[in-house]
Amino acid sequence: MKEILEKSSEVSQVLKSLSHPVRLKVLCQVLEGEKTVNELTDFCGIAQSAMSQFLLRMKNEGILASRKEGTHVFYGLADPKIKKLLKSIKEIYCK
Amino acid sequence: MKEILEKSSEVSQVLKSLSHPVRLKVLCQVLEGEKTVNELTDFCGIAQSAMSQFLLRMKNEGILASRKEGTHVFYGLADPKIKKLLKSIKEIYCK
DNA sequence: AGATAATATTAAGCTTGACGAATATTATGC
DNA sequence: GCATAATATTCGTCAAGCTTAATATTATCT
Repeated sequence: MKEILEKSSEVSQVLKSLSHPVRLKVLCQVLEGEKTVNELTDFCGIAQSAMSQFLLRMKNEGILASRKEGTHVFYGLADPKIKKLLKSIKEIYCK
Repeated sequence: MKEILEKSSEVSQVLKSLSHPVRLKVLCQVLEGEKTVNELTDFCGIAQSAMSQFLLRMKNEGILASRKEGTHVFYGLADPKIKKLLKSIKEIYCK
């Protein structure tokens, strides 16, 4: 098992992505399966443009992946590690 | 199991604390047992005053606890949830 | 082609927090 | 009491990122 020392930059970068209430909600929603921008926007109760910005950010960071279907765009988890991490978090904080 | 929705603010706050390379290193060091400010400063290679600020912040957030012994101050993990979380993170990212 | 729905982009104001430097506090030993 | 070591505090500067508003793009439908 490598030490976190070597990975601290990478890992802290990931954690930074999860460290916003809206982004965390989005990820937990998407954990159940792909969601459209609209669904996520309604769910989180923020402006559409703000959501779009959050989604773009997480996509650029390799956390989310998107798939276009007509005028809809579906977002889903891009990295199995994130899925594991989210499950651990829920396990620890939501029981 | 409660939904993350209700806890997203609290949890994202915690994740924010872990989302800096130095803070993450500190927490992983402290995971092995209490450490003095000096030890943590040397280990992370940053200025002492900067370390002091990081430690204060994490203490205020309830993540770290401190114990004074002479001129030394020992810092340790204050919350078992953080310990679980850190172990999960290491498990996922450091194998 | 025009209207509408879904999504993305851009820009401005504002707050937070990182960083570095300097200084202050506290305790110990001589 | 003085010097020194360990830790904390304060201050100024700067960059990152949140928020909001306005506008642009893209696709669908009639």
